[in-house]
Amino acid sequence: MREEILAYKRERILEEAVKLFYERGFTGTTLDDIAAELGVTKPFIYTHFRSKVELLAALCRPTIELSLAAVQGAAEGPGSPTERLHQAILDFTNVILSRQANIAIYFREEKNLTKEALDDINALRKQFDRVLSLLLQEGVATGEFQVADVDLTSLAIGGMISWAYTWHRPGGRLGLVELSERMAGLTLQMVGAHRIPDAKAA
Amino acid sequence: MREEILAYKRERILEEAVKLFYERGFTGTTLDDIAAELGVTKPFIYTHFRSKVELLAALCRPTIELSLAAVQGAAEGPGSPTERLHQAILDFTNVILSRQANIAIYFREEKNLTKEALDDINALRKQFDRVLSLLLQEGVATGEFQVADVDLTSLAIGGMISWAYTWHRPGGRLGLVELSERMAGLTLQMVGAHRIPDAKAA
DNA sequence: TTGAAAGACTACCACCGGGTAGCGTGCATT
DNA sequence: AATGCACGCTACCCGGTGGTAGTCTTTCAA
Repeated sequence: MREEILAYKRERILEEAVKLFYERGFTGTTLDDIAAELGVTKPFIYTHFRSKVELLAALCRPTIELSLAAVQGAAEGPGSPTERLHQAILDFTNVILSRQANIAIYFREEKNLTKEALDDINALRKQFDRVLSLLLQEGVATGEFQVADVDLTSLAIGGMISWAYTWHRPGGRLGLVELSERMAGLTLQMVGAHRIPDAKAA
Repeated sequence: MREEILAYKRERILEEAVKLFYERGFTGTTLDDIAAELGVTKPFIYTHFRSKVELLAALCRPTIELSLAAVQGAAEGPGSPTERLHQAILDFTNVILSRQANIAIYFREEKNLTKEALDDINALRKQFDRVLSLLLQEGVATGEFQVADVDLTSLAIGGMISWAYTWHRPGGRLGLVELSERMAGLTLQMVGAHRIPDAKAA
């Protein structure tokens, strides 16, 4: 119970930090700003985080983990490579858009992370690319996909989706589900997958 | 002649600023750092730029202009929509990769620009998307492309290519021309363009 | 040879912001 | 009621950095 309250406070700090870092940038936001927004003072934050950059790492890493988990989960799931790629993009796009601020902060403020945190996250990203490449490779093997260079195509797909953090505005023309679905469609078309029956589309 | 020397000094300052901002980030780089790297002192920089953020704007804007010019030039050029899109991606990719550091700095440090500079650049980016959308629309009209949503596809393409600033390493597996060509290939496949004869490939 | 102006440097300031030491306060337990 | 402890706050420090004032040097024209 005491533990839960502690965790809740941590969460609230992160929440507000994400908001402000997103709007004003990492160096453009002071710890006093965050504290003020929370109705507390700076030392309060220091009882939960050792430093400002630790705060940054704490709001970046889990989001990258989620991205990896999305693609990995779908890749290891059931179905043909086409179906699994479809699902992977759906889930990945959802992570990117639902954690848009965290993603933006990570890519913008990468340089402010400690070397350790950066290496740590980079390992996750490497794995992300590997998983995606392997899935593409599978599809090539079954003849479902036509791609000349699976590694490059992984990067291209990853970029195309990740980039959505740049332009997506919640409440825009397309909702989260439509957007995910269309991105998946573009992806499948890019890898030369034939349109699948897809009997159970949402 | 005096003018040319002035312009050269400006150029050298920008060059070194790009290098350091790229490696250490905008706030992570001091004006003293830049001056030291040039073998001069801080006030020297101030005779050429009014402030640190003006320096930032001066190294971002021209690169975005180049990106727009690349796509616009190809879009207005001769040939079928397929050929023009092909050329547009080639040229755009070249800008992104040859100005990799500038692009990275722009996306990372956007928040540090003044509102005026930001609005200015955003107008260019809007135009970029519009030009690309129109080109796709043309291809759809001729039946060369199969895309359901030209605006979304423009964003997807723009993202896929821009993202290359993230992972491209000069001297990597693929050279600049191969990379551009493959990105163009992926793009055409994504828009459902049929492979073109392409008699005069480099 | 001299004077003046351009251009760059030395030296400095003022402020800001991350981080910390130590104090008060209220709640829970006895 | 007394006691102690968890918790958050006030107040402060100090280093770094953008930006500037005023001086020195070098060059060029008269």
